[in-house]
Amino acid sequence: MLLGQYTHSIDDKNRISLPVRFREKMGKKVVVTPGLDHCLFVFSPKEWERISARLAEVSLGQADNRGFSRFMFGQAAEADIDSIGRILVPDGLVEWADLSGKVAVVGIQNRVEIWNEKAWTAYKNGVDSKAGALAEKLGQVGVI
Amino acid sequence: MLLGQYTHSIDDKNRISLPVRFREKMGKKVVVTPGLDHCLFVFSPKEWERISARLAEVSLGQADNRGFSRFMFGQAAEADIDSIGRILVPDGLVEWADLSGKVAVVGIQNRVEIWNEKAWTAYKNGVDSKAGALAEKLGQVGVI
DNA sequence: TAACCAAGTGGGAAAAAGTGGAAAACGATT
DNA sequence: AATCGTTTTCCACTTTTTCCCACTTGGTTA
Repeated sequence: MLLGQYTHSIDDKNRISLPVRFREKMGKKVVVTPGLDHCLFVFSPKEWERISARLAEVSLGQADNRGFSRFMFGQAAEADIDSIGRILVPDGLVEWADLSGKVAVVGIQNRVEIWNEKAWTAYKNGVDSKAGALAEKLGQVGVI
Repeated sequence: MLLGQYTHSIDDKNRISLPVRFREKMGKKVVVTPGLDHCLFVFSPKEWERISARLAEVSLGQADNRGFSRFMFGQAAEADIDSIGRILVPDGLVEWADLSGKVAVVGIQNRVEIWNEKAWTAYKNGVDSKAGALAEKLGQVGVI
């Protein structure tokens, strides 16, 4: 289970260091793809296998699903984790997610997300401002 | 079952000591998440397992579910309890819950809550003034 | 009332993690 | 075949985090 948010920096070689907590669960290499809401998804090879299999399934039918999986597969990149825990993100994805300077590296269950830091802050504030929604969800899942 | 309220302090390294009574029931590590009304939830590993399993059921497809997962998992943190019973709270959560100086540490059933002390006092007073309505509610559900 | 004990608070030193830069390897182009 | 440019690996510095120890406070008991 991946959790927590970290602020790291992307350098001018497009390197981002993964938090140590995440490295342990990721293994030696990862798959980076465009994600939802203009962040990047980072999967362990094992998770990627699972996800891509499911995407392949649904994409056969509907045209919009097909579009989405082309989008994901097309831009997906394998990235080695270097000896001190950094990954190299392809130019295209860096631009797409508008990464530069500070980035947010966020663990969410089975995936890591990489955000432009300001976009991540804005996104969280957006969720937070929907006051009742959080309570309702927590109620639904039996936390409270 | 966790109960009682304690006033502790958060130091400038974001450390809060858990009351001894709570430590025994928590084990060696805990999970801290954003809670309701801008307090923090603290769960034992066992409780967290139960809760995260339920949280994981919500789908990635819908935008509001996605927001919810990101909010909860993205800001959650595993925290070890140090040799003298303190936990370290991540910056993001400290800010979100507006913690500094005195904080209220409150046991509520299956979880511990951490509040800005003033917010906790205000919250209690608010509930207190609605005591009549509360009694009625409790009556409805057959508690009293 | 004093002394002791348990619990909480604070600070300092050592270790780990993150960042940036330099050097080496590889490939392409002329 | 050599040089230039790009990519990758490695190293060193800085900052942050973690761990440990000592002090303070409050409460209980003799």
